[in-house]
Amino acid sequence: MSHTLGPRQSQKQQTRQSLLDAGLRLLEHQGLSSLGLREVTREAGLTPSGFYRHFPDLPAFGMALVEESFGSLRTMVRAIRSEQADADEVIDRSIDVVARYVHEHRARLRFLIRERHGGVRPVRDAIAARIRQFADDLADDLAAQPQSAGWDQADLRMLADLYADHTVTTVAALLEADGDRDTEQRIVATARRQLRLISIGRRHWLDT
Amino acid sequence: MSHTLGPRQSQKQQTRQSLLDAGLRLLEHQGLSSLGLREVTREAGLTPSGFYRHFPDLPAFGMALVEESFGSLRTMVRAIRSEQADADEVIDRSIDVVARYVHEHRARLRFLIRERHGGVRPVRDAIAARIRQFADDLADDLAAQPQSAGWDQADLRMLADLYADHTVTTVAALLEADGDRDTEQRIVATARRQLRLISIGRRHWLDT
DNA sequence: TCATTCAGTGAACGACTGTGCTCTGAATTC
DNA sequence: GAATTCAGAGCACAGTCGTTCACTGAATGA
Repeated sequence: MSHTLGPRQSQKQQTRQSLLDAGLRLLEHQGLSSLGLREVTREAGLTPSGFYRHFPDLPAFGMALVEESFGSLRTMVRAIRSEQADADEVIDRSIDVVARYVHEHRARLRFLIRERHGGVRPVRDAIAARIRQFADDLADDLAAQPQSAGWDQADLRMLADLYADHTVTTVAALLEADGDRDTEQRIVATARRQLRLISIGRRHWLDT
Repeated sequence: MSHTLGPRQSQKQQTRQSLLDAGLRLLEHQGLSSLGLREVTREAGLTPSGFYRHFPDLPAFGMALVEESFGSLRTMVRAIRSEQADADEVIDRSIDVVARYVHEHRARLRFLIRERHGGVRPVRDAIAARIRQFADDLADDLAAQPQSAGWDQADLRMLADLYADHTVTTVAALLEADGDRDTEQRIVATARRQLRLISIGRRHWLDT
């Protein structure tokens, strides 16, 4: 399996990537359903017909963008999952991870947040499936924690959904801040306190 | 002010409304930025050029859709605001209001949820402003409740944001259920318990 | 070395778009 | 009742779109 791609294959992959990058660049300011094939190839600097060497049509291109976008986010998801305990310090670090990724992967996150409820059904479904997977994993992580003793499975899932949705909402809010540091700081501070309140609710959930 | 519109004015308003309705109908399955002028007039059953008698261009039409959509939602917002205490029964009734509105105003809510992070900046801003207003009002309501004694203003605002975001997330999830009663019931049940957990967190917020 | 593969080009097509213009006929105004 | 207004129809325009197809020339494999 140590096959180094020849110049032809590697050039092809590079062009494919430049199409995806061009797409994400354009999608920062518009919806996927209004993205044109010619528009993408123009931005990527190749001929309209060249597009078909890489994707059968635009819907397939959209799905490829979902793959591409989630691909480079895997490390963020892992970082967040590994830190879901309820100590305040852990909350702070989780939010920091999110805030950092919003800066480093702005275009990808904007695309996912936008198309999560966007006009293209298969894309919506693919994004929903990934987020559900994230919440599933989170539920497992929570179940393994000592403070979850006595919790039934449905309630753990409920809590995992709350965490997952809160993360998504925070990402969306940070994107809407559009780089304004003050606004971002306000959002981060609010998100921290919200997570803290949720932690308190969690701690007293079984009190009756 | 008891002026009954003449047949001409009332006919005009009726046509305008049929344009808005046609737009919302089309937008259940696509994004605003891909909506065409001819497409709307075709759906509404009038000539493309007739469009200009009612709106200067498509962006203005989009903004009018935001107004239209929020207009008929005012009663929902009021119903939710008036019920934000933390008794379980009140939580149940709030969620019921939301679930009912998702059925009664599906097209309008879908439009708002979709375009909240959609590709048209002015529309996004207008929707954000309305939701912010909702959270502002909610913060005032919360401040007036006895259980908010000792809370500082920023934390009340934080809690109001959490409630508001949770409502939006729940609406979005219900829309994605696409009318499937079982899925809807699962979402409603989860949302209820999440609100309950938040209420518990609220009750113990000042414990230290 | 020579035949084959294939990523990318460039021209052409039919369909569709937003917008401007003139026209019509019913509601309005005097 | 005559003059005016104006919502909507109908047509024309220039431009863009997605897709097709024959092509070129460099990488590939025998």
